[in-house]
Parts: sequence; structure tokens; C-alpha cells
Amino acid sequence: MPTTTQDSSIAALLRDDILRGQYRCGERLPSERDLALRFGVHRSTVREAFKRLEQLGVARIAPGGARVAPLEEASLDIVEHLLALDDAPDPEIVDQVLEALSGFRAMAARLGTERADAAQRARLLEIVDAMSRSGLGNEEYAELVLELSDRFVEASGNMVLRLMGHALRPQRAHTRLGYGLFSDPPGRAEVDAALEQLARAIEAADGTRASEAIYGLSRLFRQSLRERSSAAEARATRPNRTALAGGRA
Amino acid sequence: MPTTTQDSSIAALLRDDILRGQYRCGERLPSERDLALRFGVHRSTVREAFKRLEQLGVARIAPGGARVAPLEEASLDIVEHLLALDDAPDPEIVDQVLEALSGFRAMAARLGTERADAAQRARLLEIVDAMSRSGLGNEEYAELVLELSDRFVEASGNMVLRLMGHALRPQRAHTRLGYGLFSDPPGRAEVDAALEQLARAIEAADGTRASEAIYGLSRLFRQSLRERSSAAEARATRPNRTALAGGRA
DNA sequence: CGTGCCACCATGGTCCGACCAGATCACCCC
DNA sequence: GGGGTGATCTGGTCGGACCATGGTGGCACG
Repeated sequence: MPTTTQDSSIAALLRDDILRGQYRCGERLPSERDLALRFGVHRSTVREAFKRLEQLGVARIAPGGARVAPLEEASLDIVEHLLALDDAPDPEIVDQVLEALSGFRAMAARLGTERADAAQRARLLEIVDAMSRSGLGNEEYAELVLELSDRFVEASGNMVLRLMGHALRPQRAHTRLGYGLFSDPPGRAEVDAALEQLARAIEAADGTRASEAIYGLSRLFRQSLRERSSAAEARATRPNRTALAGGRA
Repeated sequence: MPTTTQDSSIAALLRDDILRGQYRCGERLPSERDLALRFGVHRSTVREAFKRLEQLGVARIAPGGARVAPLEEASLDIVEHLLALDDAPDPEIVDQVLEALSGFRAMAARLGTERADAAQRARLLEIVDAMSRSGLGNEEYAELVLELSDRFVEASGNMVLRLMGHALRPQRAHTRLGYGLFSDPPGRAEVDAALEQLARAIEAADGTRASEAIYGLSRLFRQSLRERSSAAEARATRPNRTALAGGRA
């Protein structure tokens, strides 16, 4: 039972404030004493929260005041928090994460395909086969995609990939909406073709082809997601702006 | 002048101990009071160090004792510390990092190539052209590769890629040894071919081809590095084992 | 009036000592 | 021997304190 401590709650609050863009980069955060007063905790508790923020790379603590760090210095770990910020994260962030995820999975597919042993290869083919079947729901597809990705990473035997996958692991529904095209007639043909290509690539241990197949699949997903979310956005409130806004000049 | 604080020094010490594999996963770390005594600091200072470790994902703090976290839960940020651990990091780690770096750069090349504007494209071609010239030293090549990578990331406009690049940024010489093949006759032809392919891909905004070219280049580098380092290792002491050892079963 | 210097104050870094609740573990009783 | 139980240990939090440093305003001097 992960009983959250006060320092981690405070760290999460401040982190989200920063990620939401409520403090400009370089701006001073409230002093430790102020925050201790505001949150009704002891200063040392606030300090511990600050240390977390510094380790996360979103703040820089120095005598004279803690300041918001430039976003480029942040840890990849902020991604999951960016996605979890609100019910409707900035679609641009979601898209950038999905894009990175596509590339990451393509990378994993390449290495995994080249290095998988017989058992791993069989398991990979099983999953691809399951994805080819029709009649699965969004959640089921999402599960399959996740497992496929994990198996590729596992087969690659690369710990760095594993860590990257951990940071990018989609935990929110926002990133899983696109899988509907699996059952939609329009995209179905393309998906099937890509899956077929992927299966052959796995059998032939052809990393490059597997990589392309995965990337193609991911692109289809992202496209589908963009269409769906832009439609959804049209009848919703404005998305929240975050510190990432404008990142893609 | 980043005057390092005691808590960060202690955090670094403990982190390196953990990364070096001196504590088994799940094993209890010494208590805060013990460490405070050992380091001659107050317990609250040790606590701040612990918070950093927890945020880094290498330790899990809970009543009853802080324990070493499973490696999969760690942040990507540990990679740079793994490489900085000793003068001669485990070659397997270096190889895994380079492998991930290859994939990352291929990803950045794909997205960057597809989305670069005219000025960015011109700059990319400039760098590729500079890499084609002979007579450059290892350091110069490393610089060019780094800048090329950065420009691709910049052109991609993807903040997640930027964060990944930051975590994987090679800061140590170990990851730069392979560039010698740029001037070596045996590899030179292959390198030139790949560079030529890359240039054409950039001109044509062909992400897939650019990605393949970069991946091919990176593979040549890694190969070269492996040969060099295995030769060097033969006449050196055993490499240090770290927590990553055995990651590639 | 402008400028430069200095004292003052706020801030982070560290320390001291204390209390609480939950986890651990050894011991004892059954 | 097994299970309960209390001493003990651990982290979580608190209150207060001191120091060095950096920021800032005011005061004196030009």
C-alpha cells in the first residue's frame, strides 16, 4: 500500500504547477519557508519535496531561491506526468509522445526481431496473429500492442530500451484511443498489410522490415487518434496549455 | 559555480554504490541514522539524499527501511551515471547505450528529415558534407555527429525526443572511440556510401531512408568501437561489473 | 540628482533533538 | 513448534536554531 507521504504530495503539486506552466522558466518558486507556511508543514518537509523536483530536473535549487529549470533539462520522466496533468492534456503533447513512442517501438522491433530466440519469436508471432483477428475491442488491442512492445524490448536484451519504454509507457486512456481503426473497415486493409509484413519480418529476423512495419502501424494509429481527438475537441472546452506549449515552433 | 551540497554528494555516493551492484535488488540500504553517523552529517541531510535516490528510481523508501529498487523502475537518467561510474565501464553497458543511441538517432533522423524547413535542411546537409571530408580527428567527428543528432532533434520539433536525447547524450570519451573508422580505409567506403545516402534522403525529405542511413552509420561505429575496445580490454584489468550485468540474458 | 557602497534581511544548507506510527524481529508462552 | 506479543528499529514529521551567501534597499558621497 503506497501511503503517499506529505513531501511527495507537495512535490507532485509543485511539479504539476510547473508543468502546467504556472511558473515561467527561470522564475523563482516561493521560498521554502513560505511553502511550509502555506502547506502547514515543516520546512524540512518542503525541502525534501524540493530535492525531488531538482532530481526530476524541473527546478534548480540555489541560495537565493529555487528557480524553474528550462524544460530541456528535465528528465524524460516528466512525460508521464505531462500526460496525467488533466483529463484533457494538450493534444500536441499527446501527439508528440505518440510520435516518440512510434519511433521507440520501431527501434525495439528492429533490435528485438534481430535478436529474438526461437521461443521469443514464436511468442511475437502469436501476438501479431492475435492482432490480425477481428472482433477485438480497443482495450484488447491496446493490451496486445503493449505486450508486443514489451516482448520486443525483452528480446532486444537492451536495458536502456527497457528504461526508455518504462518512461514512455502509456498509462492513460488518451494514448489508447487510436486503436479503433483495427476494426474500422477503412484502415483495416492497411493494418492487415502491415501486420503481415511484420510477421514475415519476424520470421526472417529482418529488423529493418519489422521496424518499418511497426512504424507504419503506429502512424496509422496516430492518424486515427488525431482524427478522433480533433473531432472530440471540437465539442469540448479548450485544451489546457502546458509548459510544453510552443515546443514545436 | 555549482557548489555541490552535502546531500547531493551523499546521494551520488549511494547511487553509484547501487549502480555498481554493491547492494542487491530488494536489499535494505543502511538506515538514515546509520548513514548520518557514517558520513558525519545530520539525519535530515541523509533524508534529502534519499529523496533524490527515490526520485531517480534506484531506491524505494518505506517505513522499515529503504530498499534498492528493481532496475526496470529506474529513470533513464541513470544511464549517464552508469557510463560515468568508472574509468572503464562495463563494455556491455557501453554497447547497449550505443545501440539505443543508434536507434534514437535513426528516429530523430526520420522525423527531422521529414519536417525540417529549408534552412534546417541546408544546415543538415552542411554537416553531412563536413563529415564526408577526410582528415578530421576523432573529436571533430564526434562533434559533427553530435551536432547532426541535435539538429535532427531540433528539426523534428518533438520535445520528447529532446528529453530522450538529453538523457542519452554521450558525455564520456568511451562512447566516442569508434569514430576512427571515418578515416580508416576499410570502413571509409561504407561510411561514404551511407553519408551519400543520408544526403540524398535529406534532400528528398525521405525519413525512412535517412533513418536507415543513420542506423547504418551507427552500426559501423559500434562495430568499430567493439573491435577497438575488445582489443584494449585484452590488455587491461577486468571490467567492472555493475547492476546492469546479466541484463542481456 | 545620480551613483556606488554597505548594511540588512531573506534564502537555502545544515544541524540539533524530539515524537509518532508502522515495520521488524526476537522472545516467550502455550 | 507455532503463534502471539512487546521491545526496538525505521522512516515521517515537527519545532527551532545557526551560518554563509545573495539580493536589495537605503544612505552617503560625488
